[in-house]
Amino acid sequence: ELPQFLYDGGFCQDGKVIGITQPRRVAAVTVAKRVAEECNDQLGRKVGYSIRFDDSTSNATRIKYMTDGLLLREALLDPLLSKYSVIVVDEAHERTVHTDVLLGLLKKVQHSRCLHANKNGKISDRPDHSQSSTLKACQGIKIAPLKLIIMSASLDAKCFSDYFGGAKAVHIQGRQYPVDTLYTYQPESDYLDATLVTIFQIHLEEGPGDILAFLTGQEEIESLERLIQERARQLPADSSKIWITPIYSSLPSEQQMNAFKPAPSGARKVVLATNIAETSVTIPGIKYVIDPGMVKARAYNPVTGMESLIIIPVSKAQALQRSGRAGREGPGKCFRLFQECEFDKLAESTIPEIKRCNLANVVLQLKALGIDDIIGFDFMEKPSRTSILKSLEQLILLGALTDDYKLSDPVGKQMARLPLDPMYSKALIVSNEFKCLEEMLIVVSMLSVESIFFTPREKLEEARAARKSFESSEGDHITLVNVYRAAAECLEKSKNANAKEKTMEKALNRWCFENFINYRSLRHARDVHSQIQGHVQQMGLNLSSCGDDMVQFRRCLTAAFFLNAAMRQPDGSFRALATGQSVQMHPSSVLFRTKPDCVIFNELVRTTQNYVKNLTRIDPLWLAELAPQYYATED
DNA sequence: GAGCACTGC
Repeated sequence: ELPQFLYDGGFCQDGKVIGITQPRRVAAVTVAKRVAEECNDQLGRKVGYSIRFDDSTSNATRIKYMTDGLLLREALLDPLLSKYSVIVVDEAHERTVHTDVLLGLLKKVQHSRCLHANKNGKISDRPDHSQSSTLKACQGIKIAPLKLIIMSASLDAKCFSDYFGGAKAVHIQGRQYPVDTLYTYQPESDYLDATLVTIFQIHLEEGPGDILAFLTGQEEIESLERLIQERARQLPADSSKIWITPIYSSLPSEQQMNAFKPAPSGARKVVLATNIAETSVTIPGIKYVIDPGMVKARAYNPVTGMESLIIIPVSKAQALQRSGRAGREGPGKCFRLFQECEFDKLAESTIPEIKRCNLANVVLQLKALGIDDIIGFDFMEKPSRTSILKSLEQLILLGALTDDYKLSDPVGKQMARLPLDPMYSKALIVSNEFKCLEEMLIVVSMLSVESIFFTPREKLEEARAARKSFESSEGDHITLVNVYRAAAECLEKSKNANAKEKTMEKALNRWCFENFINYRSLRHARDVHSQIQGHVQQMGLNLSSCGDDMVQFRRCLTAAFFLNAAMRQPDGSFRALATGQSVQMHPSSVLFRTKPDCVIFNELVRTTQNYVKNLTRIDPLWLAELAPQYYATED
């Protein structure tokens, strides 16, 4: 591995560290483990990893694997990243928000460290910046230059090279077997049906080897699974069986594991996967890939500030990544369910995420790093001016920025330190004043994770009954607090019975199963909770509780989320007050089928129509009282 | 009466 060569090349002299970033947690952990093994050293000594909630590094660590998001957080405490001599950014072609912000920051840091080294002539390895936490404040500090290595699987190494002032590009041949790519002669109007037909064609006409089909989401996977099963019954009795294994991120991990098992003897494995199989996981046994050429992608409208998920054609780079999955273990075949001329029309690569998401968090972090001119910041690909302005405006409304776009003190500084959506960070600060920080901490933890409730279609009624015991007539926020506290009580009980940690987790897992709660999500929420609790305590905030005073808590929610208020209209729909959009209550809300005059919400999603989720009913008069700066002029 | 790809601090 490259980092070992760098280590042997003397890049860790004077206690300096080689940092390697990855977009995903699993990659950081698995590569670190492998390299530690190759070095014949225990993980956490010379070689270690650091990811959120899990740090295996020590003072002795010289080769440090981490997620790119974590390195960004480190930069808030050490803006010159002074402990690193080299930083390797791996999988840069994926262009996640974190990668893009990191590249911009690294370019700036490299420039600063270069200046310092030249200006001072002599290089020191112990810069003192304890007083400061911004790039600007580090002027005049003596520090060695920073070396950067960007690793990318894309063909456009040139854009990375250009961005870093014509840096040298080295091509390394990957280990990959040849993949024969086939196209359709006619355009396919129904890609789901075309996938179905292709699966059976391969099964009946091609040699042994498993099939991987890329679909856009859970629903498509589930319906195709049913269609395959139906048609498989019509197969001749002497043909081999088909074994279907779905895989997508929200599928419980025990079921995900099926995709990694070999098919039963005499059967062919057909893996129906979302994008998870494109990069995140590698499934063994695959010889045939079916690519309908579609993907579900996040989209963002900077004018309304609304995020949505839409199904769009893949990019060329994505199609190549998918076909490559057929050549991991031997020569393979890829069936693209569109015409070759259509491939030529595809975009070269996927639009970087930074151009299609809300930038509030990115802007806040850059501000905290002392980068004041966001519009002028040297992004590799600049988000639209509208999008940046929208985020700046949002941060001013939240009080994180002053009217002249400076990070406010203490609110903005505190918000930047919290690894949360800025609106949730603000909610915590507000709740301190309302003396209900304890409740709000639970709410933002629960809202920060994937869906807490688990409702399988075949046990809908049972799941509904289970949720009843947690429901609050005030709304979803208090319902979430009830769930969190009930889970904590379950853990407390087994703790009192002197159970070991492992037994306690088992008890919680069982409790979740019985109550139709997603264990993985709850576990995650508890991790977030304990991390944020540490942060707010460090800030000197008190873990106050409002006890049974739910009016107080609802008033606090109003003060925190006043930007997300909606009024009921005569026709039963709601009007989002900040944007004027017409929205509906999402049927998953505990308030669905009730008629609150006014609600605050935490999520606005667009699917078949505009839905608001995670609602609590409030008194409309509270808006003018608690957010006069925003609502005083209205009515 | 809906349904959400994938990451990450």
